Amino acid sequence: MNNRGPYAKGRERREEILSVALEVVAERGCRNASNREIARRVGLSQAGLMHYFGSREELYMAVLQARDLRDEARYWNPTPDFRGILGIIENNTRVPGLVQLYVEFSAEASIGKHPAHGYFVERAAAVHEHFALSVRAAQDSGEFGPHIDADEAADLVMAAADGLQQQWLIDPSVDMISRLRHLWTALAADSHLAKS
Amino acid sequence: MNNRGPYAKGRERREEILSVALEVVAERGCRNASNREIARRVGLSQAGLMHYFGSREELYMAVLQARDLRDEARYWNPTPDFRGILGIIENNTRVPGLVQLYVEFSAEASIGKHPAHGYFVERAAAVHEHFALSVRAAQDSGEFGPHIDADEAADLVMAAADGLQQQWLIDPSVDMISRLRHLWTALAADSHLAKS
DNA sequence: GTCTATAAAAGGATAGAC
DNA sequence: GTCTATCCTTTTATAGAC
Repeated sequence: MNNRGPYAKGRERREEILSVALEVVAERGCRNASNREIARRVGLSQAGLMHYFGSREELYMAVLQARDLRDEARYWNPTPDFRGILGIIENNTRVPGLVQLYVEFSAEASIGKHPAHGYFVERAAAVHEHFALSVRAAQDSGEFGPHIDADEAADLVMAAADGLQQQWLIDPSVDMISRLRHLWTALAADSHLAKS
Repeated sequence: MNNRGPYAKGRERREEILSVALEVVAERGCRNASNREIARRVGLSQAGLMHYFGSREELYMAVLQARDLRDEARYWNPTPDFRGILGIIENNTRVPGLVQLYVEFSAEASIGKHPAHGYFVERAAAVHEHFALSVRAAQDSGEFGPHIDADEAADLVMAAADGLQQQWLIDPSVDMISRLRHLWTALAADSHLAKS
């Protein structure tokens, strides 16, 4: 990634927009955040904003995609594991706007015809893969036993992570990390038991 | 509950509105569902609709509150247990609009100043209590061992249930019931193990 | 209870100048 | 790239007649 070059200004502006969008979403929620307000805080007209992102949906998709890229580099490296999962969740507590956007916008986009629907379908598959790899890594290390379906466990951990973020938005005192740790150890215990 | 009386017509109308709202939300999502469209399908003007529910938020809260009342009678009876939890989730698969509304509207309402924020805070506490009672019932029956914090487990099951509904909205092939069963048995297994 | 009419605002998007 | 100007749509909500 270049920090300078012919397009450096444009890239900086783009990233400023992504970050300000998060601010506004954190304060007013995704439904009530307007492109006008985001543009205003960046010091741009609404039309100016549309130069960078052609639509409200593109803007929010770009915010989430940027997050995924950062997380991929920081937490799925060199290979997915449970520490990475915890790292992502813990980091999320520092960016409430991101969590708000993710939960609210993905819910909005679950309608089939929504412009971001495809994005969320693909993202779910990608996250699932990472989580399943994390489970398999734990099996390789012996933390998890053989009596578990990694894909099933991955869905469960994903669901819990998503649901905990929902709970945390409503009540920020929820301790997502400890809850997730608990789930992980319970799944580990279960995976050592032969099924009847 | 009376099915006739001086206000029977009004109550019927009210319930028709609640049901039509669900239809529209299922098709367009909660963000893009409009009071006008709901009113139109009921055969009412938008102003007519506002006679029953003073605002968009009140309408959606009423829908969810009606659901809670039905579920309370049907699935938490005579006392909360895991079967009830499964029953609710299984029933939800038959009303996608309700799930869409719940996920989307509760996310929108997590912002502190939202008119429905208080409702969701209280609801979360009530659901938590029901889930914790279910865990304790399982402890009494011996399905769960003593080595588990019922409140912690309740949060986890709640989170998984919410997260699974999120996943299910995006991909209806997700089997929420079997995933939830898996979580329950894993927690049960864990609860029989003494902690180090 | 229900309607018509309308307020009043806000939203997203586009055209065209600079 | 950025602005101004504007369009057009849609939304919720209210006032007042019937």
